[in-house]
Amino acid sequence: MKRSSSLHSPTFSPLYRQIKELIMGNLESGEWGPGDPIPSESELASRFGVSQGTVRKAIDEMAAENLLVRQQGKGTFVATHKDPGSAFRFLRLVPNDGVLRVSRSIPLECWRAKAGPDVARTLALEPGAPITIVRRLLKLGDEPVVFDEIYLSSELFPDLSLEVLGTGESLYGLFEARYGVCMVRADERLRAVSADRVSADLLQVAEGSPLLLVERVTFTFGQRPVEWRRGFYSTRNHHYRNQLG
Amino acid sequence: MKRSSSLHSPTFSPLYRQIKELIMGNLESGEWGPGDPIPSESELASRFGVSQGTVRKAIDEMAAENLLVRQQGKGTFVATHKDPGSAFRFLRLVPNDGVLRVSRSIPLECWRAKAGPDVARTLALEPGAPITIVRRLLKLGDEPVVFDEIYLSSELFPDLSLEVLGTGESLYGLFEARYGVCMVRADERLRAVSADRVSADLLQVAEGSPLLLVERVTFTFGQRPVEWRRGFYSTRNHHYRNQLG
DNA sequence: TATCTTATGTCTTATATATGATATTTATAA
DNA sequence: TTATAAATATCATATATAAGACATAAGATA
Repeated sequence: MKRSSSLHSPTFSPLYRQIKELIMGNLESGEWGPGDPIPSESELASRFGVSQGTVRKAIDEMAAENLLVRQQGKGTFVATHKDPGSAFRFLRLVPNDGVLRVSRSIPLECWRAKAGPDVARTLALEPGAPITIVRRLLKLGDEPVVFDEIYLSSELFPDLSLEVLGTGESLYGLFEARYGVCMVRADERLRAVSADRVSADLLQVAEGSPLLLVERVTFTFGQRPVEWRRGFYSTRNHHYRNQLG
Repeated sequence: MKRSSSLHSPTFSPLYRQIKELIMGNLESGEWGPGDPIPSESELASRFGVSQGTVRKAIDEMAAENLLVRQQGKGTFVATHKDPGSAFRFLRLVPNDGVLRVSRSIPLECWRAKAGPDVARTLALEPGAPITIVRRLLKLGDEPVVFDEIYLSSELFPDLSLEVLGTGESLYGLFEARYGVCMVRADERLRAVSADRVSADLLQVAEGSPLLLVERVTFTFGQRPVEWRRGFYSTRNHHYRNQLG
């Protein structure tokens, strides 16, 4: 293993980061799928021709980014949305009273369309490319709290349909299991808006009442955008929780 | 340096974390103030009787939490809100068009009161303890975008007044410089609400139009809550940005 | 059979050492 | 005096080594 550029070069990246990229490559290619254990640190060290400590530092960073999960005495595993612990990693909505409730995803509609200019741009597709649009309702306990409209490339999620979506399972768990697309990072933009007729009915609030609009672009490995989502959150009995460090 | 409990004990914490706590102690006590350099890694190592690598790991964690800032070749410094880079670390509101604008804090009111049960609870004060309440408007460019109501312990911020607040400077920069209270972490709860008369007027929106309500509890070292804040955000031309990892 | 012990492989923590990069200070030379 | 060069202190990166902790599987014992 040699560094790919001079130490003085602006494109210099330290050895552990190059190792990280190699490991990332194996995740992207699907060689190590979600939930799988990756080889041991020393195994990777000898495979890449670096010391175990260097591999460790690479894995440390990836674990901090929730791409890998360390388990002492067992090994290091590729993060998965099927894991109950990280199943709702991206849902920041919590009930005001703090009481946990069962969550249920209720698919409402699912149809095909052609990407308009805005969808094409955010998903890095050609304008006019085939996309699939999903509408679904998320319930926490008995209360409907989120109405989502989700835009996906039909090429990545070929046979997506209401039947496939079923009822209940975590969406990202499904995407991962069925299409091998692992959601890794997301950018969200939050606004306060007035409920239109459709959202108001679904969320059982008065038309015109304030809702939290959450626009999310979700990325898989390599900063590749694969999902665009507009969610209307009812914040009557819930709130969006955020920690600033 | 010895570990404070057996390796098997549930309260076990590794050596580097104990060192971290010691360093934290020096920050809490104000021995090393914001902006100051802390002693070098090897200096700390010999002072605490551990190896330099252990100190490094402690500092690494604190740098990741934005408590310390490393600067290669210079030293490691206590993070400060005066630093232009991290001046608005806690403000997640960005304009939709992405164009940066100058921000200005405009204090409106500042008065004393006694802590009600809710304020007392969130700020860990005795009910009835003296508190100071500040109302201020935040402008980005010429547009008013945030109307804040801020609750502080009068004991911690003794002579806070409209004059002291002045105009323009970052609030947390002021708190740090004048009162030695360094804001380190914050928990936020977001909701969509309807603008009341006061907020609507100040933010130049129609009464009843949707606003983003951001409730924030801000902590200083040692998880100690020192500020409670309710902010009404206008999301007409701005949005609250969040990254999910 | 059921339970306990041991072995093994893994991650975790800790230490020591060395080289490189960067910013500052000091010494030297023009 | 000024400009350059060398020394120094710092963090950054990489390697090697070791002992501890944890989980599992295999074997030994009651």
